[in-house]
Parts: sequence; structure tokens; C-alpha cells
Amino acid sequence: MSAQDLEQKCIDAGLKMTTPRRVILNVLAHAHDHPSVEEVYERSKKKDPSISMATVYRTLGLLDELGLVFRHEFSDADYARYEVNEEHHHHLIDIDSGKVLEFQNDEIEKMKQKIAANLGYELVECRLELYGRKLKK
Amino acid sequence: MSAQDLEQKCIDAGLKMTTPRRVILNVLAHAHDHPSVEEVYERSKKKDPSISMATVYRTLGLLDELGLVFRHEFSDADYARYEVNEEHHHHLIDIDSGKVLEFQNDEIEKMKQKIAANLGYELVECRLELYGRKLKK
DNA sequence: TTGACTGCAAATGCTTTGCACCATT
DNA sequence: AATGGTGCAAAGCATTTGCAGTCAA
Repeated sequence: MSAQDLEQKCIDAGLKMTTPRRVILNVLAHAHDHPSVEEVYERSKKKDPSISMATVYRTLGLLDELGLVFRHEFSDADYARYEVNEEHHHHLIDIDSGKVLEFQNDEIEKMKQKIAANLGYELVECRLELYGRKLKK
Repeated sequence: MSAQDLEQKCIDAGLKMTTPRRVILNVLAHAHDHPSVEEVYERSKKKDPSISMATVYRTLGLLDELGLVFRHEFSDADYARYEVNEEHHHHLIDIDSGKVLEFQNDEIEKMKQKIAANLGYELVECRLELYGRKLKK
């Protein structure tokens, strides 16, 4: 999703479009990794040094509520990491390097639904993270 | 796993079997839910009021390292929850009540392996949590 | 005996908040 | 003008740690 798209969605949601928010949205739209709050803050400060940590936290919180962004808490770090909500996918975390790969798999999606249904539940959310070590080929 | 089994494994691992540890192991062995550190602390204090929070944290940390216990960070709470490491399974969390159901599914296990392998990884750990809402039947 | 363990309280570190000022609408 | 947003600094909170005393082996 482009920074423009994100801005529009925020405006549609009734948020005021301020400089800090524009900067943060830009950072997120251009992040192809899964930055921590700290990282979003650092990158934002490069574009606008007056931005505060509190605003980054508040903004990411809002974006998460709006569903524009996903908040991850991978088990190899003790802080949250964010990514723009693009198409549905899951993550494989390299336990040696901390690198994050993304994957998607229709079969697993179906199985999740089925398992929830079998337990008498409607699936609302899901967290699937694989932690692995690179195979030497 | 019984409290005795847990004690034995701790001793085998070279840990000294102290009163606080015995109490905590007992609490864990009899917990059929997924108690938080605070809850383990409360339950332990009923058996031995002199126990301290620090010891509960330290003990759970040790047990986690030994693999006798699993540390979960479900996304509906902002603190960790523990359970004794019995057979492999995953969790479905009721997003309304916070209740945790357990399930196991061979097909999913295989798919996880396959996905990791396809990405060139050996699967070491995994986190699969479903979050759902009870279906009215 | 002695090194591991404990309780206590203080420290950590991520995250949240109160407040007074400021900017978007 | 009014409301929501911001920066700053202080507060929160789960978790960790330093320390001196204690206990299992």
C-alpha cells in the first residue's frame, strides 16, 4: 500500500493528517522489513527531527486499531514489530540471524478454518510463526 | 507430567530441590489452565506464603530453559502465561472470554515442516494460535 | 562447607499518559 | 473557534537483577 493510500484511509477514518503522521506513514509504506517502534522512530526522525517517540507509539497504536498495520511480537525479541497490512501471509523467523521471511499457503488457511469450526469457533485472527535454521544445501 | 516427574527432571538437570521450587512445581503440575506468573505466584503463596515473585520468575525461567515448561505470549494479554510441556499441541483463544482450548493436528504439523523446507529451513520451533469467537449453534 | 538459591528492593526497558501548547479542520 | 494532535517528562508495569543472608548437597 502506498503512503497516499494509507493517508487516505486515515482521513476516511476521521484522523487529522498532521506532519508527524504523514512522516510515519511514509516510513511504513517504504519499509520492506518489519521495523520495531524504535526503528520507525529513528527513520521518522531523519525526515522530521522534531518527532517524538510518544507520537510514534500513539500513531502505530491507532494504525493497528484501524487494521492498517499489523503488530507482531516475535518470540526472539522482547519488543513489538510492525508491518503494513498487505495481503495475508505468515512468517518464518531465522533463529540465527533474526531475518524474517514471509509465506502464504492456501491449504493451511483452510485447515485453520476447519480446526476452529470443529472446536465450535469462528476464526477471527491467527498467528502462525515458524522458527527455523537455514539448511546448508 | 506429575510433580514428582518434574522434580526428578530438575534434579537430573542439576538443580537443587528447595521448598519454593517444590511448591512451584506442584502448582504447575496441577494447573490445567495456562497460568500467568502472577497466578503461579498467588497459588504458590497459598502453599508457602514466604515465596517471592522473584523466585517464581526465576524458576519459571529455568524450567523454560530446561524445556519442562512452555512460555506463551498470547496476544490478548500483555504478560506471559505458562504450561507444563506435555504432548505437542496448539491453542485456540476465545477472544471474548480469554478461555484457551488446545488442539492437535497432524496435517498441520506436516505442512509446517514442508513450508519450512521449501524456504530452505529446518523447522525448530513454531507458534500457532487461533483467535476465535464461539459459534452459536 | 560452599555454591546455589532466596527474599527484598531497586533497577530495567518497553510502553503509556498527564499536561500544556499547537495545528488541522 | 474547537477538537484533536504533539512533545516532553513522568508514570506504569511486567520482568530482571544486585546483594546479603540461607540452605541443600
